[in-house]
Amino acid sequence: MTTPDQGDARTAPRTTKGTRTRARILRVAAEVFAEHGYHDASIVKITEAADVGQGTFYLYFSSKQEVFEEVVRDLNQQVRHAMFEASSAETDRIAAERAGFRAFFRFAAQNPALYRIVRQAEFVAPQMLRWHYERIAEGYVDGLRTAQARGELAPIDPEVLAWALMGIGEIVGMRWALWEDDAPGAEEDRPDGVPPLVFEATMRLIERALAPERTGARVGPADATVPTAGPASVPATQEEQP
Amino acid sequence: MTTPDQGDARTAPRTTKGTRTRARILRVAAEVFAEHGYHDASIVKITEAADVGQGTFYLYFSSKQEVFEEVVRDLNQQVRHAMFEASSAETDRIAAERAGFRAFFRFAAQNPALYRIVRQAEFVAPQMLRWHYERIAEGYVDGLRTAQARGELAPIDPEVLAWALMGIGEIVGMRWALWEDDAPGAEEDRPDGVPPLVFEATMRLIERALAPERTGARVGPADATVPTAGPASVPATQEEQP
Amino acid sequence: MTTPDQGDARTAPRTTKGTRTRARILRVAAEVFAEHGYHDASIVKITEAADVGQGTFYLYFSSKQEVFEEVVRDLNQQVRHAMFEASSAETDRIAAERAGFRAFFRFAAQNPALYRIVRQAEFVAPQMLRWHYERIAEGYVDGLRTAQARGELAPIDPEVLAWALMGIGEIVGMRWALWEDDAPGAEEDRPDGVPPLVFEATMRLIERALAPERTGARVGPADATVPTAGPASVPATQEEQP
Amino acid sequence: MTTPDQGDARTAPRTTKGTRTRARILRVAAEVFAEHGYHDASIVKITEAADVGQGTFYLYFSSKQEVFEEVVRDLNQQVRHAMFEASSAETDRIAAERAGFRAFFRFAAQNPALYRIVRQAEFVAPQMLRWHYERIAEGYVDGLRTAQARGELAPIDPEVLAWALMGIGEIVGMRWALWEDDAPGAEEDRPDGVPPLVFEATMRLIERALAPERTGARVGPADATVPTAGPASVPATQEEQP
DNA sequence: AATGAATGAGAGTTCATTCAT
DNA sequence: TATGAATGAACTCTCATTCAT
Repeated sequence: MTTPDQGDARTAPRTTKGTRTRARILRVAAEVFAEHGYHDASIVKITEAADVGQGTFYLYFSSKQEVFEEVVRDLNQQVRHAMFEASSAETDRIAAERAGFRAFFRFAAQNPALYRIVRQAEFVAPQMLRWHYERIAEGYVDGLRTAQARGELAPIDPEVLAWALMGIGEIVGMRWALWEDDAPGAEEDRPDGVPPLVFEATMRLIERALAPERTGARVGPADATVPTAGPASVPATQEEQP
Repeated sequence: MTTPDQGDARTAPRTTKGTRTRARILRVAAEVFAEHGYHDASIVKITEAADVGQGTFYLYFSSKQEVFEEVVRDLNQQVRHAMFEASSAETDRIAAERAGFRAFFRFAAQNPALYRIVRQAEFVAPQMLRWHYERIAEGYVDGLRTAQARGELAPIDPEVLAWALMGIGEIVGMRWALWEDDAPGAEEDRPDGVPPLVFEATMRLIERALAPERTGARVGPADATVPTAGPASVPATQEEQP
Repeated sequence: MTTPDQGDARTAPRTTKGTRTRARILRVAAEVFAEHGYHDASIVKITEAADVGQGTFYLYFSSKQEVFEEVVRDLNQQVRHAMFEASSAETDRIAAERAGFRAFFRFAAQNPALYRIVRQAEFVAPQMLRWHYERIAEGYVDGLRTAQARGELAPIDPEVLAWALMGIGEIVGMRWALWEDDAPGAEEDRPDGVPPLVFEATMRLIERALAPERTGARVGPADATVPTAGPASVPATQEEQP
Repeated sequence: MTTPDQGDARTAPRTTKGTRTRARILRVAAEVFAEHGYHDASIVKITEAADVGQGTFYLYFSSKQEVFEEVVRDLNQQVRHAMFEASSAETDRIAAERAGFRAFFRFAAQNPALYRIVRQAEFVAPQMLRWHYERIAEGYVDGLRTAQARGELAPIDPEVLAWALMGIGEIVGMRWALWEDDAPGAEEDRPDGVPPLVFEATMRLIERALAPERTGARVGPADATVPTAGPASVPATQEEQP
């Protein structure tokens, strides 16, 4: 699945000044959406924070919804980049998982906007919500499939595996990276984004789930492949949107 | 954690007719919130759908926000009830998990409002969002702890375990119970709420993660308990809100 | 041609108070449209003049355009009523024409809004503009046809005749009833809406045009009937909209 | 009445290129006004259609209103030119009328903008509306007066006569030249701008109205001259605006 | 208990116009 | 000569809430 249509986007800025203004509005919009939520993030709030006139907003974005979608695209790109960077440096699967999860938790801890914004897509731009998750899953599935081929991974359908792991990251991150912001242990104490014990427990759980059959046993066709309705199993074209 | 404050709730209805009216508004409100989202679910839409005057709404609820919170409470109660009913009938932990997940997926498939409404709580009533998840986790943690005491479960911190499992259910349910609505296999083909292969793959993953150490070994204090910042570890008082 | 669709009109008021409020808004809207023109007649201006809140406007009209169309319908009904009343009292055709024109000019002199509003329909509600003229023409054609059958009228296609006469009334009225408002001779001096000499000249012109052939002569097929593309030749159902 | 003030017109272009740019904007503006109406014809629409920057517009016109007025002046000049050309070639009055009406209808059929733009002047530039009609009437009155002096015309006040004839042309043209655009008979079938039967009927009506008293009789001062409040009776200075 | 009329602040969006380049 | 970035007042319309009946 590629980036959804961008609709009636205004023409791109033609001068350097224009480019900077557009970028400033986009950045500020993400902050305002994260702080107030989509509906209470008025154009006035955004333009005031960006220190431009209201009309200037419409020079670069055709609507509030459009800027929201671009913000989601942006975040998606960032989080995927962070995870990809981290995990691709590792060689064995388990190490890659640790690195990937750590990267995700850290990103979540440092960008609370991730949760606060993506969640709102449900009603604001439903297709974006789905696109966001499927985009992350895509890249994941590939890695899992490769590891399975090498026998490094339990023979569980990689599609389900990818989504399940994403679910773990999502909720654990919400609970201990997002909500725990106000917690005692400050950021410097959490090199993994979440408290060390939580990180370790999470990883142990994942390692157990992913570990290939220890006793040679467990042969056979494992399980059939899950049929998917969407384009989720398309090979990931990581980083195509720089 | 107990039910959050209910604010300036209107006086309870005194007549049978009033009770019915209130119930009708509540039921309809859930539908309207699920269909349009909180912000686009106007009081007019709700009262028209409930076939009462606008003023009548304020006879029973003090604000739009209040009725939303009550809807969330209601859904939370329902989903916990469904899962509790199903899993408490089982004796061993793994069977209980299967039953619990199945119940959750089925509930999700039949009540899309669960996702569509709870997600919105993020900005509408943030404390409700947290309360909802913690409430579900609570009951879970108890069961896990007991199972661990009996050696039925791997010695992973039950708090983390509970949230991780919740995350799996959440995302897999979203992907295959909620989104797959438009999928080929109709409801009667999915006794588990999600396609059979997905259910089996999910359960296999969970079983592997939860299975106690096979090699007798693995003694000792396992891992320390994760410190929690919230009231999440309070023993569950299931069903206190009838 | 019947009244064009009324679109998404709000539900009619259900109480006496509501009925009065709606009527007040409608009356005031006509004044404001006449004074400022459609585009400069803001909802704020209308509601302030009607002494109601802005929201109240939308209780009874679904948009500015809708209230405009209703105003046009109203004016059309009034002017047709005035002309019909006056001319139907007369027996011979020429007398009826005098009475009809006099009624029209007087109406125009006393309701400058007629011109100022109808003209704007061109871009605001094009179908209303056409409907307005066709509606007036309709009634006219019938009367002419009857008079022709009785030999009271020159055998000119009544459809063309009707529109041509309407054109005369329109422009002469604009020139001497509308624009001459600021003229020396005040209203009491113009029992015909326009200055006496103008009225007489206009009528002499019309009488000459309509008079049947004086010399018995003039035989033959007169002229063929003009083909019309619209429903303009449908018999008038005068006054169906009281 | 001479051309109304032209306000704060920008300095005339000094280069050939500038002259062309200005002309292009003017031409395009007429099209855009005709298509969208004054209020919906934004400067952006005009400048985009003319393929110039927004700022360029203000190099040649000081405001939207100003360009509108110039467009009206232009149209007025064109329509008068067309009518003058046609009728001045004829010698007797009736032939001149036929030629003038034919020219007008043809112009209207080929320049729908005539109606669509002039009508809007009512609120945009009221003095222009009056000026437009008076300008056309002027030339007319002269011709009529001359014809009357020669006994070719019924002794009806020429001022009233001129406006009445203009009204006939206006409405018949609107009905059968403008609206009938979508009609069966295509343009090549209407050498007179309107369907032949309509043209003949209209002309017969006019001939009857204008024909001088057949019985030599008709003595006396005919009718007095209508007093006019405006400058409408000023002799026409045809074509002073090249 | 029930209603619908009334409100007005505030939302998103447009656009004629200015100005630095 | 030509441009496009920038503006902000003003627009239409919505909606949670109040209140008299």
